[in-house]
Parts: sequence; C-alpha cells; structure tokens
Amino acid sequence: MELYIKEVAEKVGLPAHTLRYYEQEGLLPLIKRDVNGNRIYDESDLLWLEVIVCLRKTDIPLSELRVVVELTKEGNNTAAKRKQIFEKHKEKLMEKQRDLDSAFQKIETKIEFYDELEKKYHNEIENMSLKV
Amino acid sequence: MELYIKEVAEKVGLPAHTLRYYEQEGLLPLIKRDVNGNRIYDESDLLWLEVIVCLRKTDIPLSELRVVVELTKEGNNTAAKRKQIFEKHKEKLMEKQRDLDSAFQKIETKIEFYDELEKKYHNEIENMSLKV
DNA sequence: ATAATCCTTAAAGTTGACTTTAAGGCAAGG
DNA sequence: CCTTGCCTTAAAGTCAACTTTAAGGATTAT
Repeated sequence: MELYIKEVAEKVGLPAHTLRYYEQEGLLPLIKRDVNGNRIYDESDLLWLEVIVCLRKTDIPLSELRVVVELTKEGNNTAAKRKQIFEKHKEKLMEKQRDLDSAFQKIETKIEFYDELEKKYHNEIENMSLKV
Repeated sequence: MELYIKEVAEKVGLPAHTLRYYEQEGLLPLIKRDVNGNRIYDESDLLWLEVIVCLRKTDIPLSELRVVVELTKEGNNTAAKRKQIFEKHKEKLMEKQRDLDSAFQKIETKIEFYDELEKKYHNEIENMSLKV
C-alpha cells in the first residue's frame, strides 16, 4: 500500500503540513519518496500515525513520541524502555480519568443549580404578573 | 471566613500570581481588599475557585469561565445562558472520555506488544549463549 | 501554453495559559 | 532602624504545538 501525503492526511485526520511538521520533529521514521521527491507512506507509517493521533488526543508530548521513534531505530533491545514510556503515559491517562470524573460531578451540580435558579426566576416573573 | 491570597493559593493548589492573573482576566468576581489593599477571599470565592480548578483540569478555556462570571454579574435572568456554557463543556468532557478510552486501548496493545518483543529478545540472547 | 493543483522547503507568526521580572510598599521581629 | 517576608502592579518572557507565509518546482486539465 502506497499513499501520498494528502491521502494520509485525509485518513488520519491531520492537515498535510502537520504530517510534515511531525516528520521534521522526528515523530516519524524515514518516509520514502517518489521520483519527484514527494512523500510516500506505507501501511506501517499509517499504523504508527494512528497511534500518534490517538495518543495526542490525550496530550502525550511530541517529545515522548520522538523518543519512541529513536529507540525503535536503535533496535529490539530497547523494547523495555519504549514500554516504559507508554506505561508512564498510562499513568497520566489514569489521572486524566480522575480529573474527568471530578469535572463531571462538578458540572452536574452546576447544571442542577442553574435548573433550580431558572425555575425560581420564572416563578418570580409569574408572581409578578399575577400581582399586576 | 476571610483568607489572604497565600492561604487561598495553598487551599486551591494554585500559585498566588495565578490567582491574581485569573482576577485580571475576569475569572473572579470583585475580590475584597483590606486596609493595605491586600486581597481578602471569602467562602464563595473559594467555592468558585474550586470549580475553576476542577474544570481547568479538563481544559475549559478561561474565556468561558470569564463569560460565566460576566453573566452572573448581570443577574439571575442569565441562568439559562450560564447553564448552556456548562452543558457545552459537558459535551467536551464526553468526547474526552471517548478519547481516553481509545488511548487506553491503544496503549494496552502497545504494552502487550513490547512484552512480547522483550520475551523474544531474551530468548534470542539465550539461544545465542547456548550456541557459543 | 497556461492555469490549477498538487508537492517541496525554510522560516516566521500565532495561540492560550501561564510565569517571570522589575520595582516598590507595608508591617512584624530582632 | 533594618531585614524579612508578605503584598502590590505592570509588563515582558516562555512554552508546546501547531499554523501561516513565502517562494518555488512538477503534473494534470483545458
């Protein structure tokens, strides 16, 4: 499978210049080129990009993704280190989960409060009209 | 209850200058001052700050918090609008939840992959030693 | 052949949310 | 009286992650 940058952009949901930017920042392994120097992405590039996109949505820093790429280039003896990076991010995810849960609670309380406030306000208006 | 900035900073887990910054950005209602011009926070300030801190952890923009403060100043007839802002953020939270779930899955897959890779690598090393 | 549409690189600009710096006032303790 | 540590304001600086701009080359469509 061979894809040009625009198709990849489409598939992974990133603008093409962000793909170039990621490459420049060392987040992608060496990307092949065609005779005109245009980037050609293969299946494995796409799979890795999908990991990037998914983890970026939970704010993994580009720097950590870069390190994973560097370690991968170093070889299979770096598996443990790479795993560590993901374990570390998993910890972050668990914290995010807790923050999310608290926020859900807080926001529900607020919404209920505003429902009450609205009710009271409408009642006031109604009473005012009755008094006229 | 009356608290000075340092105590509030301590309680809500923000540096004092961030509290001043938030005030400057219109995220806090009018904060009282003592004779020397130092800020004095009361219970309701603290409660609102706790909402801010909680929702900021899920990346609610300062601008939306500012709007809530402005609407609150306008009066009880703005309850519906304020509620809307929180409903909107709740939608964002639900999206974050989905992103978080996907990331957990992806990361588990990666971790399992690295476990396998490590096993294989150790086996290779072992076989190599046996052959010597 | 000329315009449209892709691609390329390099570099500068933007964004939101702080964070730091600078310059200084007030009050308690030694 | 002087230092220490709190507080004040205003303004400039920082950061990550893009995003935009500029300048230009190659391919395809009319």
